[in-house]
Amino acid sequence: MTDLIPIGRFSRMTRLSIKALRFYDEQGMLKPLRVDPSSGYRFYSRVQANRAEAIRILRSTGMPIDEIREVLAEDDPELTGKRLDMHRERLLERLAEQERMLRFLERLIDRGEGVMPYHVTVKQVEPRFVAALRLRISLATAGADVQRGFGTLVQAVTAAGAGPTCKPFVIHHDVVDEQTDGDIEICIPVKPGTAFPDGPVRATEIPGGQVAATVHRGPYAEISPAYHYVTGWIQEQGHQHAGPPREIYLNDPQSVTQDDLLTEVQFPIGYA
Amino acid sequence: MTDLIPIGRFSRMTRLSIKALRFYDEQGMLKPLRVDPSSGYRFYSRVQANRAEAIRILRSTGMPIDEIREVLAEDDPELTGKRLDMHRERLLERLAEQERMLRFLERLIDRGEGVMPYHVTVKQVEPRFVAALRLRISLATAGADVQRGFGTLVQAVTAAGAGPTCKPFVIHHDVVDEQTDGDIEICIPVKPGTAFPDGPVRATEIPGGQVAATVHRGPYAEISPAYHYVTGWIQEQGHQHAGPPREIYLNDPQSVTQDDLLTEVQFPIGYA
DNA sequence: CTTGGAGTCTCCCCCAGGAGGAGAGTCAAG
DNA sequence: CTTGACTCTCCTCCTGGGGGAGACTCCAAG
Repeated sequence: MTDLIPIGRFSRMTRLSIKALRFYDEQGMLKPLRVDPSSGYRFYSRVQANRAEAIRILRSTGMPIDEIREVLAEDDPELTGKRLDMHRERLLERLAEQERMLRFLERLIDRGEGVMPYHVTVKQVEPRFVAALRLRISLATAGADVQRGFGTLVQAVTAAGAGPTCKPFVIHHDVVDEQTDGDIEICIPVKPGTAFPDGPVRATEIPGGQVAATVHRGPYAEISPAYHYVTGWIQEQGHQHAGPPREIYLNDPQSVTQDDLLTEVQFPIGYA
Repeated sequence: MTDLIPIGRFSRMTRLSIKALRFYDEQGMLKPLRVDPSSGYRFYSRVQANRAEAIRILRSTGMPIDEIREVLAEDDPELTGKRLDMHRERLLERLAEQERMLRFLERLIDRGEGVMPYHVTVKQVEPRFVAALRLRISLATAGADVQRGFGTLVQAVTAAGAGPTCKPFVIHHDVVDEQTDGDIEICIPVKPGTAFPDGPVRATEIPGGQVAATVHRGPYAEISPAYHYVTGWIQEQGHQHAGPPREIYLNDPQSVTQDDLLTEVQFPIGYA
């Protein structure tokens, strides 16, 4: 009854490949009960099948070898539970991420216009009198920074009773492509002549003119293709850049889902 | 305005690493617009940023390089859509698979008894008079085979008006671990003395005796740990096997979800 | 006792999809 | 001219094994 199972049978029992079993032996996470010193044959015990099964399950969820070893080495079931929970969180995150990408793919498919479905138009925009707030942001914290900026602005505008007269927008004074800090200006159109004496908010007029524009639909994080598309288009058409690009927020992140966010990207291409 | 972007800037624009860009060049899926013949410097065009972005998105969903190349080479947007759809299907499948494993992990966590939460008890079982159907199955088709077998049996039992008197079960005459074909016997307990003159179904008595038993909760596909656990336990306790193991189906796959399926695994360990 | 077939051993190379670094060449500004 | 930032090619390394070569080893049948 000395239960010594050679690797092939153990492989069939546990549905782990022989290669994998040898690998796990080498990695020290599933050592055979006995290794014949002369022949080198590995012999497993039935009791080890459970551990092997656990390894198989954990591997199938993508947990790295090192981590599995640690999880299985853990004596305290509570800690084990914690580790598994953490892994579960990670899995759920990855799942959500993939879901988002899936939806992006779906949008691409729906439009049926190939892989980068943008359409550039040239139009004339009016000058706008705005309440503006200029700040430096890094790409990493851009979202939060802009949101805070808009908070400050909205407060100032509301206090002045100048109510937004049009969609808010942002001017990118630095190249957006860089991952270094960038200089941006957040703007909310207000009644001409409004003044903001104290605080960082100032009133100014943004010139109008001709712009090349396109609309991006979807999460803000995925907007860069729109930029590339427009700049590429300008190049191809032989137009000249005539000022920093602007981003107009056509709907409210509070009231629509990320997937339905509409953002217009405008590049000035010469003033009338 | 000859728009030649060196690799570093292009890398920042597209959020693809320089290494990745060189790799994609080598793989022929994103060739720079121009390569300086003397210095070997790669120069990209703004227009290529879109393609790069598409590659980034597709890669982030785990699509292999070769496939991305094919998708992007496709002229027909309909075919592109089909390909993306197929990929979407695959993603969803993997997602579902991971979900299942997650639920399995959750069950393990819930019980809080470490990684393989089985509990073995020794008990006495009664002899049973059954309608039995013996067949050979391969592991791959086991589920469907057993289901069909139960269909046949239920029909015969109902026709004989012998009504099931107890939970149905299956006896595994061959080692279940093997991936080769196995000999199993499907049993439905019936009133003693019932006869099934024609057809493959025969009446027989299954002896009772002492068994080591445990209950597996969850999808049938994940039952093997239960087997390993019991056989390991028998070994450790120094008991002797005394007949082929049985699997008793404690609830109905039709009426509960996979996750709540209860299956008792019994190993005879010596007759009283 | 031999023989044959199945099982197992170690060793080596291979995969994707890059990351990291060495050592050398290049480019633009001061 | 120098300096620092870029870029080049070429090399090794990573994960989690898969495939195969060539050599033992084990078990059962003749």
